[in-house]
Amino acid sequence: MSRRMKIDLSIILQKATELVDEQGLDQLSIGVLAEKLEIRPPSLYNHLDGLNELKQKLAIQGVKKLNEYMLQAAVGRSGDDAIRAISKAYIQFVREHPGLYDASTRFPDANDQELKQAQESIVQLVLQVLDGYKLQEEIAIHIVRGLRSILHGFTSIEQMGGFGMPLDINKSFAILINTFIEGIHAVTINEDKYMQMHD
Amino acid sequence: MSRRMKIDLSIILQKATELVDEQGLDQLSIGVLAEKLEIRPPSLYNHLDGLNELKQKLAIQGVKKLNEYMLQAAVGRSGDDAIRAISKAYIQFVREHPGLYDASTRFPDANDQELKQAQESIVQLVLQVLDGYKLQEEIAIHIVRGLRSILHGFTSIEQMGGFGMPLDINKSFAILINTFIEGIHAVTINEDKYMQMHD
DNA sequence: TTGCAAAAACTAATTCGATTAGTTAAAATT
DNA sequence: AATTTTAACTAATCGAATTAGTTTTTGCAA
Repeated sequence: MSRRMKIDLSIILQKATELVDEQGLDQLSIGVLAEKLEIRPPSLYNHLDGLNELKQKLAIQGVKKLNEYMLQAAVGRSGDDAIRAISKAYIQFVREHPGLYDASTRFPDANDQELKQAQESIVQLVLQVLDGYKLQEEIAIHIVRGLRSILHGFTSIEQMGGFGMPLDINKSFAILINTFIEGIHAVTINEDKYMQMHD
Repeated sequence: MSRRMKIDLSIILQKATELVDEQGLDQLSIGVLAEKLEIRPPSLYNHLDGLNELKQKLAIQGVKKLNEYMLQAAVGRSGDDAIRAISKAYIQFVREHPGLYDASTRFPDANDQELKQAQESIVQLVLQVLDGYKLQEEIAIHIVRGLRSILHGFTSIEQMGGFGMPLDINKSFAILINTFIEGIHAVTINEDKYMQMHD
């Protein structure tokens, strides 16, 4: 950072993103971020309200970027193919931006409208992808929840180093997605059974 | 806490568990825990090395307790029935002990032997449950990873309040587990296809 | 029972990070 | 050129974790 290069919110977010992706979300502090930007910690308060606001903005950025990845992957595809593509995009995003992804799942304020809207966009995207299966609306939403659980669960466990055994992780992922797709087919074939399902 | 009741590590962990389950893992601090125990913060250092060690011990307790829940659920069952049972036990544990579960996924030291062993126990339990399907060892491990992803993903998203739409969450869970079970059946029928699967 | 060693509490002090207050320098606008 | 705004700074405060050093309590053995 040369001294004349003026700092604004987007630069701050960019540096913060680098920081969390390289060092982990828990290493993000006003102090280290200020150091990266070559300013004193209090100077950051001219741009944002504090650490919590920064984390909130990171979360929003993360969700939006994840949405972009998935959207890119989905264009021009449909059906099983589209599901595989958005799933791959999801895991790719988390691998490239582990800290940002983490931020997007651990935010200070869950009621933030901008955040909620960004999250909703992803749900809508997946619903669109599922449109081709001609499922009942309710069933489609259950399926979205299922896919989201799979994607979040798998990537989170991978990030925390939770898959201990020495066995190809990408293969595990491919199998998981494909078994889930089989599951969707089973649902389309026997939708009523699933409509009546309960614990 | 009456004053004569001596504090030991198990009491500390018990109180810490109550605290995180009620207030969330991030609210756990030496200060509030000491207050709950009616001692001064530094006194806790007579029993443990600091906040990180406490969190590590909570993580271990959490994994062990989760294992117990799943084990209880699994006894006397097999096949699809057993998978449904351990899945239900998993989500039940997370709902009853959200903070402890959180602790068991965000620990200071991933290399801790006791922690690793406790985690491994759960993997072994699920592998045992899958034994009845007569899958190849490798495939079985991929399936374990898949189920773990589903369970961790679903419960995490539920805990973070991530399922926005007003639609029965238990039904979503039941459908998810059952579609996954359908997937396992598909794998047993066509194991070779899945063995060769890749991204 | 008394006396002492160990355990477990305490107070006081340090450190570190976030934040606030108040000030100054730089830059952009009139 | 004067003024207003922006964005930096220093100094100070606050809160939480931790360390050092001391005292109290407790359990056990002479």
